[in-house]
Amino acid sequence: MQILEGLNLEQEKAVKHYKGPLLILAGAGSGKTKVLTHRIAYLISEHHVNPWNILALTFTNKAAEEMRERVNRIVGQDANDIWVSTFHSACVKILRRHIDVLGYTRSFTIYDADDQKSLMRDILKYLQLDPKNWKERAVLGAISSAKDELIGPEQYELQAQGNYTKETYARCYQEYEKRLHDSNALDFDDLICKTIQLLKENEDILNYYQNRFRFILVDEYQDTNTAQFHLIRLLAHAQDEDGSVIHNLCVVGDDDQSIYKFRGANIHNILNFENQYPETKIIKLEENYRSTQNILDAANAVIKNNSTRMNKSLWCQNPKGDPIYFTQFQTEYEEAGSIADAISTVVSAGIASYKDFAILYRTNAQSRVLEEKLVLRNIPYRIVGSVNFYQRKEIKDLLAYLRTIENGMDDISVKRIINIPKRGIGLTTIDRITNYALTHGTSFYGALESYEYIDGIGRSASKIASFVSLIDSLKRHMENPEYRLEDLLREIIEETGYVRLLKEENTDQANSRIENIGELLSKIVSYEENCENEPTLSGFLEEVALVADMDNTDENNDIVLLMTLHSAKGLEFPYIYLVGMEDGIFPGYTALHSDNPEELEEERRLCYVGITRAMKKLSLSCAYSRFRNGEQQFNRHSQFIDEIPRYLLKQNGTAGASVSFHEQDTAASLSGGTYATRHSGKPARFSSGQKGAEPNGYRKTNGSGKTLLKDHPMISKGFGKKLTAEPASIDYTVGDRVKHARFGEGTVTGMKEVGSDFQVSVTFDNQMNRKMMASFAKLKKI
DNA sequence: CTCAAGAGCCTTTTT
DNA sequence: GGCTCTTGAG
Repeated sequence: MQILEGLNLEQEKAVKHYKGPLLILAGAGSGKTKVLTHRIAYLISEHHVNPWNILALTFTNKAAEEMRERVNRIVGQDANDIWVSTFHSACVKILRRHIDVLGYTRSFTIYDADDQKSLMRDILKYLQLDPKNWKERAVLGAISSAKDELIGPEQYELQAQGNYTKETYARCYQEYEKRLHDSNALDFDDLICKTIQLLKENEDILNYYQNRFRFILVDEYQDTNTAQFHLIRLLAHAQDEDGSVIHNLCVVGDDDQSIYKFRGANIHNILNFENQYPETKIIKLEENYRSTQNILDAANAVIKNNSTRMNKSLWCQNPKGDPIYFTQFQTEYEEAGSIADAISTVVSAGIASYKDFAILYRTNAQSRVLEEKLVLRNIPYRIVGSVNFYQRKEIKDLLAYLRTIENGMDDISVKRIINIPKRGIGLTTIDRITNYALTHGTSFYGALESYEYIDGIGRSASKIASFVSLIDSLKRHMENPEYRLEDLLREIIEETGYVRLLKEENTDQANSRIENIGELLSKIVSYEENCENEPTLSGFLEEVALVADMDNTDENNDIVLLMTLHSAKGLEFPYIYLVGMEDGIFPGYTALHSDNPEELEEERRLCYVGITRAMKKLSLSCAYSRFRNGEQQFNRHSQFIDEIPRYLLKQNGTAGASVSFHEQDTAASLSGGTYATRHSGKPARFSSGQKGAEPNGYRKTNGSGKTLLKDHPMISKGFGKKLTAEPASIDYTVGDRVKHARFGEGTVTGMKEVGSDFQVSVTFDNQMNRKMMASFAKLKKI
């Protein structure tokens, strides 16, 4: 039978398991996704479980997509009825149906970290707490942890008694909850908590979902927090045919890869799973199909220094492979340069392609030097994470307009855009409106609507009136079923003059913002086209709120990926560079000096995750000296290096495939980016005056030699009165070579008419594929 | 009300 | 070193 083909004994056991709780301890690279997908397939075709009775939960959209795709391949059409989704989007789906019983409306807004921060800033001001002593971040952190543990404001207050700090947090928490509710908004934690509340308080709804989700599977179980654990526990409670309660719950996880404790993940969920469900069957997957024996030996050696873990040890039938490479460089520039060289050499030798490489680091800040060196050598790359597309200012601004239209009670969004672009509505006016709203028990937008009754509004009155009429007219347009989301967004851009103003700025930054706006338009168009159900504004906003940057990791692009160790979880690459292996960097300073040994253990797990990403070759590196926060630091090599047995390490040797991994770049990195062919054997001498030796202008070249196409005919005609691009002025077509200000040269592979504009697909010479709106992309035929 | 210079910040963050 | 928020002068 096909479903069981190619599975090892343990995997097969896991796939065949039918009813009752199942805990699968799956080491890195042991084929857990395979087990999950095959298990779903097996349930459907062998046990004749209805697809709609299956719920599979993941943490990322990417994992969810991958799972759905793979299940699709095995079981075909039926797979569409399975709920495969992230915790958060599953909860949103449930909440969109039932949230009115909790006193919200179905068009609720989801607040992201930025919105939470603005909201908390307002609250601290309102409670007259000195911002010097009370930081939004800290308060929000406390609230988030409380929510993760399902502690509400009242309970928090009780627990806070006697502790002034906590008592203050409690007051903030209370106000925060009130304002979220008044704004008809939920934060990310709420998505889980409110779902739990909904299920707990409404037995009929709970029963419905319990019987609907007769089989539940959870991926990355080690990362669940207490709230998520409770959610799962509530749901996994179906009635069996004989009327008895049965927990058809299958969780897959690896305690050694638990790296989100700082975010509330509760490792006890996995460690105590069998206590929670005594009838649990445990299956361990320890055979690794990803890496060489040497890489696994290194990983095992490191992780065995942790005390609290379930006993598990990876093995494989793969050859020993290369040793683990370890190099200590003088500076981080040298480190980055050598890696770039190594990648370049391996790729031009035809041994591997760019997409086979990933460079991993502990903190986002470390990416810049690497980026510089890659740009210098024309290596295509992408930084994953750091700045999410939807977190960019221009995107958030436009989304705030959309959110205002969808949910007028969303004060944070209204306040965000009330004076963007500048309308001459200043702080004092905003304060007066805020006060009016507070004293009259209305929303901020509600107060705007009755601006004539607000004292001291004076000159701003007319400006407010025109803002309100703008929003009202947009809202009215939305009532027309012919009016598409794309039209709405275009009208917002046009009416506010957002793009026009950016165009006037005509700086690099403004132009890249214009481009991002074009991308947002593309996204809204593709949402309308690809949406399974009727496309709606709230649907779009929801989709946008629940995607992370990670999800855009396109495997078709042949580029090197740069990311943090956290982002790398779940991925694999033939060649891994693990940089900054220094005490103080990795393990990080705080963990290194903490009284709590668990923090160091979490760093070690992170190291384990990093090592086990590598399939063929793993290169570790560190630098004697490194700039951090503007000052020079000297770090010893990481203690994790010492934990790898000597015989596995090849020090200062070669990295990548037979490529010299040192020195030759020093000259280049210190001579202002001119790529000197000096490859003197001189060791890079370190002097403390080196800070001065790093030419100041050096960084500036990082703009990657942008030539801005200021006078593109498209743009000069484009935005003034009409936003509509004139197709006639597009002088290129499919097959033409074009040049883009940022991405360089490429070939047009597709053109699609979208409204009065064109969506152009381009494959750039570095193999990057991009879709962009013609009126925004400023492509020039060459 | 707006702009431009100064102060303060700085792990990791699947949603 | 670079980004964001605050503060003070016009």
